[in-house]
Amino acid sequence: MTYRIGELSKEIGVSEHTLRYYEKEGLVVPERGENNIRRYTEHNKLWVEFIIHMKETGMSLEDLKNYTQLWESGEEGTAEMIEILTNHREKVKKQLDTFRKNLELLNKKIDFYQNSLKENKSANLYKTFVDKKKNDEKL
Amino acid sequence: MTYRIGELSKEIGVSEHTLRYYEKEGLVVPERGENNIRRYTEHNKLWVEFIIHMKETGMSLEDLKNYTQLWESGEEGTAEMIEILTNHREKVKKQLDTFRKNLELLNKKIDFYQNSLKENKSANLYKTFVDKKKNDEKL
DNA sequence: CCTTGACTTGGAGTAAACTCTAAGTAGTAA
DNA sequence: TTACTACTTAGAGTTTACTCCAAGTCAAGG
Repeated sequence: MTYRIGELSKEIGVSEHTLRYYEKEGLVVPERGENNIRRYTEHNKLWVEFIIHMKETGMSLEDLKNYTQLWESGEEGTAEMIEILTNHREKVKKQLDTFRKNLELLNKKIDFYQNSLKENKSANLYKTFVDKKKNDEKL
Repeated sequence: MTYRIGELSKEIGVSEHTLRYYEKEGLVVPERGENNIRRYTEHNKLWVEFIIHMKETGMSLEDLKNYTQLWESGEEGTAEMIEILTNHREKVKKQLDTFRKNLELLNKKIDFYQNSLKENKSANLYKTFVDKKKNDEKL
């Protein structure tokens, strides 16, 4: 079973424009059927999905282009594929850490501002700009 | 104590170009001293660092510009600041999830290819392109 | 005095990843 | 038949976030 560009686009939530762009870049090149119409196979679909997952964690299309070529080369590219993947894994691990830390920071900031709102309402105090500034900087 | 642009740049690892760009965008506007030279205060420094942290988790400069303006408005902007922060927190949580999932995927892929390399070496088998394709698609 | 180095400006240029346009063809539904 | 929709192409345009350039000012060290 194959997909037309419009079908695949809807199935996976990637615009037709983008799919054509990926084809131009050599990332996912579907076969062509009658009337020169693109026919995406199940494998093509899985490959696009893989690309999306890698992009979600910040892999560049450049790297993905590279990786795709290695994949297409068969056995010989395997070692280099592993290298790309492990390099990326390290990047993902670091980013996970960054995200965790920044989630903490966000929690603190949000707490701080929610409290400063509450205090202002209940005590009807005017919390000056300067105070706010000072407290905010501690976060 | 204040910093010149070059000093701040070195301290926080952001290029002078970028600092000037942030100023142009109204994100961090330092005072000027003698000879019209930028003087970044401790607060300016903290603000740039905050910007960097938010950018690390994908907040756009547009949102940060907005946020900065609200901060400068004093009390009145607080509710909207909280909104920006909580919206972003949700995004960060989702991204954390995405990253975790994709780390799992990477682990599987790497395992798969490392095993296929090992098998080929020890058994001296030719693992065909087609086989590889099939197994890879399962991931 | 001269060079070096840090600073200033406005504005142009760049990279990545789309995103869209124009002009056209081909198949289907009423 | 006519309208509608999906598809085709090459190539231009857009967005974000820088990044750099040219031309100039200014203070300190040798």
